[in-house]
Amino acid sequence: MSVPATPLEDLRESVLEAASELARASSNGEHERASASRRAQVTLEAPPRADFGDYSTNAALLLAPVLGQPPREVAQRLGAALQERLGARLERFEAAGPGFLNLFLADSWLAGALARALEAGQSYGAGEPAQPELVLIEFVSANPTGPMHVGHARNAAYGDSLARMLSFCGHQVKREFYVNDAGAQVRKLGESLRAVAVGEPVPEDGYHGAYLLQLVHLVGDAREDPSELGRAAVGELLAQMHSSLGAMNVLEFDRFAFESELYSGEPSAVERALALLERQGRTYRSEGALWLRTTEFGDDKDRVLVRSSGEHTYLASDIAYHEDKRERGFARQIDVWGADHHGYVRRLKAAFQALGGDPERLELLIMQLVHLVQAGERAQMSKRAGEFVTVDQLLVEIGTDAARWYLLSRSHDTTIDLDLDLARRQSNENPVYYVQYAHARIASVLAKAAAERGEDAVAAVSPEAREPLHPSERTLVKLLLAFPLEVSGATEKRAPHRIAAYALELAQGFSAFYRDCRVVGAGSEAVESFRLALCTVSKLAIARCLDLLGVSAPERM
RNA sequence: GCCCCCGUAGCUCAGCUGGAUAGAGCAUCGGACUUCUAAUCCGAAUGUCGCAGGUUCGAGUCCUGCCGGGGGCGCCA
Repeated sequence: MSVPATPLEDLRESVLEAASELARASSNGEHERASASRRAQVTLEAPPRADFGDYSTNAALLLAPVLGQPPREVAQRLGAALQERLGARLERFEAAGPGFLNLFLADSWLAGALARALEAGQSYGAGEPAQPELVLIEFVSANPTGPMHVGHARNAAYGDSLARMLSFCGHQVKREFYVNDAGAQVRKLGESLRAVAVGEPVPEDGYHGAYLLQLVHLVGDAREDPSELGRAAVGELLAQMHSSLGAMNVLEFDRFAFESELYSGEPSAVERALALLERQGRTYRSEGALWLRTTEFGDDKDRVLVRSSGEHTYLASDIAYHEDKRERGFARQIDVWGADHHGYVRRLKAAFQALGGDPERLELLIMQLVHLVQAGERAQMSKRAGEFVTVDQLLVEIGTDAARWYLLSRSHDTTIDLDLDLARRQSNENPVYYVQYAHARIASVLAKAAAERGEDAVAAVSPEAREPLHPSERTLVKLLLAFPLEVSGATEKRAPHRIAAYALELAQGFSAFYRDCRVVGAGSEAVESFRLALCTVSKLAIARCLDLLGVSAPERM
């Protein structure tokens, strides 16, 4: 059992102890078995209304059937047991609703909790998971056959944020960008480029975007060999992507993993993976092709690994790549894919399992698409057709911070409609600026305090218990106490958008506090100290949220 | 035909493992700058949670069916 690291975890622990005390008192032993899962279900959360107290717990609702007593009565007794443990730190409690236990905490408890958050400093909210994992997150992986469009931007922002979150939560995270440079598409790209260069019509199944012209110019049109031309173009496109990703504030990838490398060496990674599958009897030959029995692992049909032409399929490469990651010791693999790849989830999972992988350790996260809306009409972005908004365009239009916020403030499994005109018009109203503004405002207050009493004095301040706290102070303290759980919860759910939602809430909480409570020159030393501490922790938490989202946290605006 | 995602306020979307009177931003309307940043704040208005059943103390949340939108189902990548 890990040591409770935050005030809220402490409080929840007290509730659990009080609950087991009650359970033990009436237990004949059989309750203990169920207690572990029951404990996990016990919540301690901010109730929907202020008059329901600071926190409320469902513990009594869960305990009632065990004790065979009415929930409200159990809540009452649980409250009494808790009161005994917490003493004056718990001002009062109430049994309410169907059997919730509402807790009204004393200001002294809040002050103590704030002090602990302040003490944690930069590591406030950082995780120390029971089992830190070596995680590989693969994202973007845009085909190097054209510039990155807004769909890739969404993938990039999401993957990057998730990596930051996992890392902050204590995992060891590596980032990779998988480059499909081995297939026929590179040749196709080369053929398209050659056609453009010599003024011939581009092949039907080739690439048609206007970017081809620029690309021809960059990689030269002298080369006759389409494959060579294609490879040169891939290099150039990757360089462009690298720069776009940097502009999106995506942290450096640890590695660009090239599909072609999976085919180099004797034996190659692909050959080794296929041999392993064959040895295990997972494959068979039919109609001149080599098939994988993915149906044995829940797929609707078996899949081809090697075509009758002798060429390997994309799946074969992918299997080798994921096996390679496993061999490199990654306990968890996360892939961020576009919605157009969801049909591959089952087959890759099946293949992963066939090779002895634990499917639980392979997370294939599907991003829903970004639709382009023009004049009220939806248009799907297509690289082949050359219709898309590029990352670079988006950044020019609304800027990195607004773009990242826009893409990350929605759940990854909802489709985003992007209306550039609207986005441009709304970028000034983007809530990201509200959050950044709160941060800048705090910086300004702290700077003022530092000017008056010195930076060291501001840094050394500690929130002493005082009464009464202003309601806005109480609200803000509680928001800040929720921070560690918000971060770990969002990370576990792979949901950066929750960080965005929380950051906005926090900024609102701070703004209300700022409105109601004078900080510098608050009157008494105790009050000013407390409020400075509140500012420091607020600034830190907001900055952390923004950082996790890959958004800047300006000191002034 | 099968599979996946979505359907919540005028618009864009949150709503966690089922919990109390369903929320936020934007837009709209009315107010507030002598004060640590007005990129701010205060107030008002806004709902058949797509529809119909079911599960239970309790359903926006879970199950079934239907309707609507999007995506995917290849020896393409």
